Amino acid sequence: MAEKKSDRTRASILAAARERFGADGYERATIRAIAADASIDPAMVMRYYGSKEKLFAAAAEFDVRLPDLRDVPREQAGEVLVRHLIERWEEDDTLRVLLRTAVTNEAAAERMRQVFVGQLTPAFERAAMDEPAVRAGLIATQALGFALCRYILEFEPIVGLSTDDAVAWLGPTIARYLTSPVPSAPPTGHLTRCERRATSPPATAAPGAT
Amino acid sequence: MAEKKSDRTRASILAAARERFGADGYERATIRAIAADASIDPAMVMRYYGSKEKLFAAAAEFDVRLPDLRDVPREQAGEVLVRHLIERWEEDDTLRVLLRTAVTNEAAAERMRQVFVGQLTPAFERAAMDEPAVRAGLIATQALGFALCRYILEFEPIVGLSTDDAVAWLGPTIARYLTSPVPSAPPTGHLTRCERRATSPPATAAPGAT
DNA sequence: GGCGAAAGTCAACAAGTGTTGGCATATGCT
DNA sequence: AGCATATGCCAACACTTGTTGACTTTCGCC
Repeated sequence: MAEKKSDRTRASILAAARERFGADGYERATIRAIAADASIDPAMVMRYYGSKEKLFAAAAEFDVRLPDLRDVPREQAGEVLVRHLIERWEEDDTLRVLLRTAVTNEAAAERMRQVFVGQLTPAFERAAMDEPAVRAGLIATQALGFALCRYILEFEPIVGLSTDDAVAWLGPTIARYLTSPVPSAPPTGHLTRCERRATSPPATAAPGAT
Repeated sequence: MAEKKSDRTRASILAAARERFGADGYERATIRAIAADASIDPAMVMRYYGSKEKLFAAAAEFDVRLPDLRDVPREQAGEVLVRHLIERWEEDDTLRVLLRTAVTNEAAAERMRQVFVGQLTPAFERAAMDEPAVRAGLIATQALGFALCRYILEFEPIVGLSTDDAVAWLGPTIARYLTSPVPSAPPTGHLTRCERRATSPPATAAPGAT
């Protein structure tokens, strides 16, 4: 066996850690509780991961694995992106760990920034969009807000949505953040930003209506 | 004078508590730190508020004070609502306290639900909308996601937006959640939404399944 | 003034935290 | 076999947490 015995407990510690961090957040997830979940002594956790912080760092390793948006036609890009994000969220609880912890833990917040701004922005740059950072940020607001309400705060109307419903509702929003021209207020600001909105970037149509 | 001396310290405790809870979250905000900020003894906090939980409950008292949407024409409702929410957020740090704590504290989460689902939904019912709860939930996702990225996670592109920029970007989103007819069909198929995740997204290869 | 209550201080408790070192056991190698 | 090493458990440490009770000061009022 190339598999050592320690690798199994190492992995079970990590699994228990993910669950606890995801359920309780960083501070309330204690080493002792994690160890108990893994049916092991707390000292083992230290032996394998050195400290609580390092254990957390290992448990919060994550990659969004974005699809290449150049491959899909522009009108579908929003929907494809939303579906990818939601499904990614559903399949990997690491994101929930990150979301729960990022609110009080600076390291987790930094990783969140790396993922949602640092990985999205260059993807939009490659697709030759203007203001890629702002668009990435806006999409992050909608995606993270959805996840927050669905998985963490558990707002009933949002928890009750099927994946397809969610995609149908959020798709046009993401699409607009992706493709809409920048609304009136200029970044340099030498124009009055009291300029009210020109109100409508291209009207958002019902999903699938193209 | 009807004003007792104790009221002042009582208030200063509350102010310090709000700041600490908002900056550190529930667990990391210690009674001792709060007391130090208010320049008093930790025992005073207990004397005045009984326990940490009760102090938190007092610090997280909040009301969104929604505008009556029946007063504004439908096309402007989204923008009015967004502007109100953002400004409300900017002026009162209680919301930040709630957001930071709701992620790990069940009592705070419950209050969040009361505010964002419990107060928004009836407002939409009064305005005679269909699916008021879902619309309220969706609006909460965008509003909370924006606040999360702007005030807690501090995504640079979002922090950099002016209030007017933010309203211009988010306005149409909220407006659509407010007024758009309920979307029904998944993108390229015409399946009912009772279909769970059995449906696979069209062109992009779906992993697993079968 | 004096007196009672309010306001504030101090030290301590009991419980829980991350973390450490010592000691037992199993495991693999020759 | 025997030995070295990996693996695991136990008890304890130093520290922080919320919370409590006894003690001292300050204040308002007769």
